[in-house]
Amino acid sequence: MAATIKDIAKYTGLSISTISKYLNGGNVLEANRKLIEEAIQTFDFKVNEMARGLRTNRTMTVGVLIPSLENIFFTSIVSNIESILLKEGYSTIVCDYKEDPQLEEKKLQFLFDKMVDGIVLMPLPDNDNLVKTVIARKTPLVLIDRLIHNVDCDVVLVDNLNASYNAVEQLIIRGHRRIGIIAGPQNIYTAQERLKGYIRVFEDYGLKIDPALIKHGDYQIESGHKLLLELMENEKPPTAVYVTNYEMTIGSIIAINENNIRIPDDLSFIGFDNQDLARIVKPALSIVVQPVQQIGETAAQVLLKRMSKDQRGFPLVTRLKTELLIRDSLKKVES
Amino acid sequence: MAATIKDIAKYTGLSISTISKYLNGGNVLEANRKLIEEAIQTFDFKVNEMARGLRTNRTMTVGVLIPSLENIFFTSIVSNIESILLKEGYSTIVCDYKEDPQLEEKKLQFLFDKMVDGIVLMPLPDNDNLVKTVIARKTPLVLIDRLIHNVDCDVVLVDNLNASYNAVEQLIIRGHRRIGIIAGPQNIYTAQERLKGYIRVFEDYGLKIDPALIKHGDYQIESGHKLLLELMENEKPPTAVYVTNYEMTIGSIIAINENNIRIPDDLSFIGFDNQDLARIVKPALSIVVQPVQQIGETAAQVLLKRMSKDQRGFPLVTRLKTELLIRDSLKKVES
DNA sequence: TTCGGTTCGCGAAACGTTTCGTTTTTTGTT
DNA sequence: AACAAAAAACGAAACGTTTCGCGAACCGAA
Repeated sequence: MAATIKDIAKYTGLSISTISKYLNGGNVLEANRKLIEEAIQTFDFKVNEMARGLRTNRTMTVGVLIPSLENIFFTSIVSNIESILLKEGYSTIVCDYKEDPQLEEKKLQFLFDKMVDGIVLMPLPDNDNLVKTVIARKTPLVLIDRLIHNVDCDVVLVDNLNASYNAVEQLIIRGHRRIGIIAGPQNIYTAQERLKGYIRVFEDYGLKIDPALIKHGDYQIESGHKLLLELMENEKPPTAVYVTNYEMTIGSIIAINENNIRIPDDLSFIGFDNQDLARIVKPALSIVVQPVQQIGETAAQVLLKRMSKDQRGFPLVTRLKTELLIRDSLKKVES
Repeated sequence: MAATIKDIAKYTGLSISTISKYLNGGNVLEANRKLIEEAIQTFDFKVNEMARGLRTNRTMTVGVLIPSLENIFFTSIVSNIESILLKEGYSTIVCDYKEDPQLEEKKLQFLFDKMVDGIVLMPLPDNDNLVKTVIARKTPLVLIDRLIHNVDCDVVLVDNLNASYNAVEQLIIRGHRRIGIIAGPQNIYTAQERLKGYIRVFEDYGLKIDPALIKHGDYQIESGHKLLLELMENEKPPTAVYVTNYEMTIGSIIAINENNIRIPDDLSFIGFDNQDLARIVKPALSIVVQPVQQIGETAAQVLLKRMSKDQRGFPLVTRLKTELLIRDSLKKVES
């Protein structure tokens, strides 16, 4: 059905190997080049990637494995990775493991069985061994968003610690001392970092932290809602709150509005991740914006580099900066 | 490096073709079967899908093409499709086309170049020709969520019309007559259907529709926010509002809370898609819930059927029912 | 025991490429 | 015009499977 190299050879009167050479960027007589291109046009010839892969042991396929496909932050990154890789002719197999370590392993195995040329992984914590076995298999691997300790591996991170530091610092500068934080699950790397930033800035300013103002949620809308209310029910409620992911920011906003908490008069507020929210909510929210596009692009580029056998600079740790959008949700208080 | 059929043959003393037969479910002597399985174990043998594909013209890969990877409704469906297909050994290449018709065509072409065995597509409107060309190529295709007219094709839909009908009917039953709707873009199939349901139930009850209460948004948070406020600024504001997707529901909720509109006293409210929201918002929201899991599973199953050359019942139109969760956001009024 | 019918196993060709060593053509120099 | 060197084209083998037609082995019935 579909045209093969043979058809092109026949049409042009050249040999199969010459066509192959052309296809792979080799030199060919000008006249022949034109002829070949003409043939490719008329037959609408496409290289059969499977035949090629059989010879070369490359599939032109990369696997992307993320914790969940139901989280916009993750899928936006995937979207960007995919765009870049597609330009280079790679297809992207996207899998999620629904935050389940067993599934993470299974899906990773699946990707190996499919002989992907490279893998982008957003790993679970406590699964160092898994990552180690991947590395042992020599398949290029780029981690994103979450760091695994004691393992040499290319990784693209966000500087979550300083993201928090800067956000909370802005609150401190404005005189706030009782600052609540709605942090993420304790075993997740990004959540740990975001909390560390909060703690460090307090230390740097020589201020004391009230443990009652630190709340751990599960990164879902519902816990944002619940924890914000818990914070406000404190006998000495915070004058400012910093929420550390998108879903919990939505939850918090809903709680705030429901309870007629006035921003920024009753409470100064800094949220996370989504510019839309910042625009909509009145008064405009201040938020920490992650460089989603850059994360995806960087991960894709590092992976491409490794897949082309370029090992320079290994392991490459890219730490991207967040942006702090200051809007109208912050107020000065006397401290 | 990796073990091949040859290694298994050597180990067992059988011929390559016998091993192949076993691998493809053929009959083999009990003793040999055990021997082969033992060999496969010890070598950790995996069929080379590329070699197999070269012979059989199958890639064991399906393409899923959706408008955007940044929409939870879409990606949840993808997640479910992927789970089912993976069980059957298929990998899923997920692409999005960022709501851009040009890109839709390009990515579809890309999937063809990758010789996927099947495609799940959530198409743009006004692109009937694209779908027709896909069908002409004989690659199994399942459409989801959006119908294309004048084209015979398997499709998995949600009964959006009756979803709206039932939702709005509940409002009418409770005495509401001025019911606002925040509908989607006019050229999107699901949006049209959801609006039709609204219109039909008014007709069936012999009520008149006030065009000022019909607002068209773009399915984004921001337009939900804006349009809800527009509705309420009407000189005769609605007593109830029905919002037709997730993002706009969030936007509306934020607007409602910001403006201290009391639900259900000032306004009865029915939203769309997300159970989380229903739980969080006080009072609990009534919402239309789409059967996301079923959509994905059904699409995957129909596609599997077609990929195994089973053409029974073509074209299969599956129309799934939504669920209407009635909670505390509805109030009776005298009409 | 023999024979027909099944079941199982085998060998070889084929799928569409790439690659490598060799041959042919082109180019440049004298 | 002749020759060497460089460039281009060629032919064949190989990648790891499936498939198909045959032959071998086995079974039960007569």
